[in-house]
Amino acid sequence: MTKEDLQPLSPCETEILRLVWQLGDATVQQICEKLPTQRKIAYATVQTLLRRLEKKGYLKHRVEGKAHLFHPAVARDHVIKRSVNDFLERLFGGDPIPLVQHLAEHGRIDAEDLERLKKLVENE
Amino acid sequence: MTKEDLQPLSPCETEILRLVWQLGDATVQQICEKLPTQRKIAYATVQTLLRRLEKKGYLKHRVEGKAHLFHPAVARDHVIKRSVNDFLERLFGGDPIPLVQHLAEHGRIDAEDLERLKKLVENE
DNA sequence: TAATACCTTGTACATTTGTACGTCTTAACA
DNA sequence: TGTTAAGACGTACAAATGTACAAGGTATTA
Repeated sequence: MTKEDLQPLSPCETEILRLVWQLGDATVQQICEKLPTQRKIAYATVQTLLRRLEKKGYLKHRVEGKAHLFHPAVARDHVIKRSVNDFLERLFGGDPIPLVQHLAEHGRIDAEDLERLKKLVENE
Repeated sequence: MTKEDLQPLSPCETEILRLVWQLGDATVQQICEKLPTQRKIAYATVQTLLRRLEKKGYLKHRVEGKAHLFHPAVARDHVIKRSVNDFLERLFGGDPIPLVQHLAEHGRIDAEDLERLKKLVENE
């Protein structure tokens, strides 16, 4: 069972997984609270999503009191890599430049950000 | 029926739509040929996807000889914007910087690319 | 004009996805 | 120790998704 066997992530699952990364260790409660205000989904729904994430191998949990504490079971970076590659492939045929260009043209990142990132790449 | 009414795009649909953008005007045949070699799906499947894209409002078609010629019905940039935003939201909570950083760290874009993009942003 | 090859149309179908309700369980409190 | 409240678990279910076959139409060729 290598990492390559990981089943695909659905958009909603991705969203929840991100919150677990953010919290490090999370109860269903905490995830619910972390959800963006516009994006309210029922407790039971979050629970289902967490269960599915665990079944797919992205999470594990341990019992703490009467609640479950979920935590990542695969490296965040690995998951991000796969998701980004997949996204890039489908929308841009795999070329990342147009994506970054889009972000730049739409003011999502500015010259300063790019400069900072450039420095970051150069020092490696 | 404004642009905002556009139904969501599934990953597979996105992939096909990208090829239509690339071809400008495409028959089912042409799309099939354009598909990456690893990604072979049946003619009929591509056809279904194109039909769904048209139903969702992303494409229109006209008849040319006995084949259908599909072409975009909404601005590519508009679709990209929505897709990128959605992706960014789910995987990075909306912040584009970590995405670009990831691309840089994994060698998908280099210092030169960033420099070029920076110049591009500055001249606006 | 009859056969052929290429296309569309209708339809299908197993899975996955998004969403959530009851019910059972158990820790904690009165 | 009986009651309550918080949480898990099983289950459900409509809609979307990925995939594609079979039948029917038509331009082109022989």
